[in-house]
Amino acid sequence: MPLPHSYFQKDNVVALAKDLVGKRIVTQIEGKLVSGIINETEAYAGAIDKASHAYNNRRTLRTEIMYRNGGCIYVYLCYGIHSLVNIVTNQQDIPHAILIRSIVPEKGVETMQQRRGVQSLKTISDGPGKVAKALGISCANTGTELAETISDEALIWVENAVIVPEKYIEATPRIGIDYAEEDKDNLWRFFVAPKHIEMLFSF
DNA sequence: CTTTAGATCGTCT
DNA sequence: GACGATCTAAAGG
Repeated sequence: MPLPHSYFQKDNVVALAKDLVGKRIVTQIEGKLVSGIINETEAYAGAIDKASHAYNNRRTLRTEIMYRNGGCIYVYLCYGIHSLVNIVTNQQDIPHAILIRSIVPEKGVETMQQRRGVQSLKTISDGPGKVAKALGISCANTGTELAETISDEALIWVENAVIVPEKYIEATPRIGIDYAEEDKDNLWRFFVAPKHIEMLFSF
């Protein structure tokens, strides 16, 4: 069962980012079903967050998606090469988003290997650019609503999967945002340490 | 194992 | 015109 949009419309983006660790993300793109367990996320708190594209309520063509009601995805091109996938959260006009930084592959492993051009499951989706490519998500998908029911038309959705005890989720500053001044030290990156992944997600 | 350079282009100044 | 919410291959220890 997909999580409803109401799940993503809650107002604490940091708590939501932590809660997404252990959830399953599923895509049905190019006719291929692919899924993985989310094991690393980062919260981006919009107007008040210097690391966010929507800092100070900056509104451009690109960031407009983040101002939508929670439950769609924001995809953008990074370094001219990589698509990064975020889930938009909170209510309309509050541009919160959660970056999916890593997933543990489940279904559609062969499809992921073809899309990524690598075999090893350890490195196939352990980075935000890799996640997008493995799932088949590109910038063309920005603004796509998460499906709330599963059907042949459903493209992307998120489900409950693993309950991860709090003690296994670590929090650190976010990666690659040294420009964010006082916000660069916020402990808004959440992940399960590699040594616990196999035990929790039966890799 | 660690370090480093190069790729590559949409977005915003 | 500058710069990324990154990844990879290659080279050296």
